[in-house]
Amino acid sequence: MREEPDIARVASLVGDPARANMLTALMDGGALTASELALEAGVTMPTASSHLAKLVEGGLLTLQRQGRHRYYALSGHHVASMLETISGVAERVGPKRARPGPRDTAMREARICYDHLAGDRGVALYDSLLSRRILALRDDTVEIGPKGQAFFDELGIDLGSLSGQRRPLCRSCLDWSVRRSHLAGALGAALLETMMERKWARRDPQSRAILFSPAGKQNFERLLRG
Amino acid sequence: MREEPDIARVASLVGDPARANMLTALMDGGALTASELALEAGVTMPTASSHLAKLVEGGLLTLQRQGRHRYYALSGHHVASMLETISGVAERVGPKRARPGPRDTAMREARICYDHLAGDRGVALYDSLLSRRILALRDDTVEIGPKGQAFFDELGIDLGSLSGQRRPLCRSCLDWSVRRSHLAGALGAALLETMMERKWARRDPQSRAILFSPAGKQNFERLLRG
DNA sequence: CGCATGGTTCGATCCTTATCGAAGCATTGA
DNA sequence: TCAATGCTTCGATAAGGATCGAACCATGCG
Repeated sequence: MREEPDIARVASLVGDPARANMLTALMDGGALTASELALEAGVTMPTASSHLAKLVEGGLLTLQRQGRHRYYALSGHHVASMLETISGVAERVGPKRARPGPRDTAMREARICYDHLAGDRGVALYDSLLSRRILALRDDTVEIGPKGQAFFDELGIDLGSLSGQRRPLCRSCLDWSVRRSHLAGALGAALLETMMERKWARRDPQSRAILFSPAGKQNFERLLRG
Repeated sequence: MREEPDIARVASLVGDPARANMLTALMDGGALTASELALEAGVTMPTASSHLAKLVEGGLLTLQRQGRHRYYALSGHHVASMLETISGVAERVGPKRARPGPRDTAMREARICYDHLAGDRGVALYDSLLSRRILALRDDTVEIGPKGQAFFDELGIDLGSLSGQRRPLCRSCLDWSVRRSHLAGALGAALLETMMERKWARRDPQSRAILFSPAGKQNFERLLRG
């Protein structure tokens, strides 16, 4: 009948509250065990197990056995991207919250998306790198621009080893607030990692927010200006 | 409890096959009546009516009464974008189709997304405009670049009147094949309109595909090269 | 081996929701 | 005013699927 991709199948997988909670919990790109996810979703283990089986069967999650633990993770960037986009719509059409809580604000400012920086800072970084020709849009993808090699050398990020990986070096990822993008891919991950190593920022253990220290903010701003 | 947007609510709206069919039918940005959508979804009118009420209530569709007809349309670009992204995931994780039919190929090459050009040609156009500095990424959004005014003047597109509209002039929209973007917004719509007016291409009445004529293809390629 | 822990499978229950026929409301046209 | 069209509401039915307790498998540890 229809030749088009079966979007209802995917959407209905995300459409159950328990599963949506699980997926959201995995948005930071990490892997969690079945019991952790059960807790996260607020259901008992049999229920969680059933949901997880469906998510794996549906291709949204991958499963890795380790001893008697089973670790579940998002099956890729595309899933994280999709969840972000759905979040964006839910934000707009959802009930306007009276006032966004402090954690909400922090998430908007900077958060981890799979394995790279998202939120206002992520977008600002991406735009800055593009406008300074450190990155460049070419053909289909984001690429290293003319000023890129020098920039990343100075940061101590080795482009050679990164581009050897199987995953794409650069990718853009749509943000919550739909019309902005931020940098994903191996390079996006490496940038975030560098910032964390230098203690510019740390993760909020309670959420996906990335909390910048005052000094970290200054360093980050300097990075943006070049 | 959770501060995050309620993605399950939105996803479950899309997760019903009948509703998904309706939404897909509206992906071309047009408006359809309740009975047309019922037909499209393959359900009777009472069922369709119930679904449509939910979609409006959920903020995914808007309703416009005209006489004894009720026209439903996507409530905005963000909804179209979301559907494209979900399609992208469904494509990847879905059952590998034996061989894509001819219409499927046409859709991939060029199709209408809400009101602008998507697919390979849409992506190619977007990239070309960016690399030739006709468009530029700056701060948060896509903007007119240094070479833009002249380019659009020559095409007979009046940027002044377009930017007067309430909707953003430029936007990027994530494509099916997730890592590419194409141009949306008022300008994206105007570009597609221009090409249709000049008979470079026409819509396939059976699908969302855009069919280029041989001459249209050449003109389009010339447009890309500058 | 025996026991604890992590996880799945099974079966029963229950709730949600998609569905449609029939009746009702609204708008148009005669 | 009456009839026709477009759509919604109501009520009943049915089906899907989310949930959990109990029993069952597997791995690791003493």
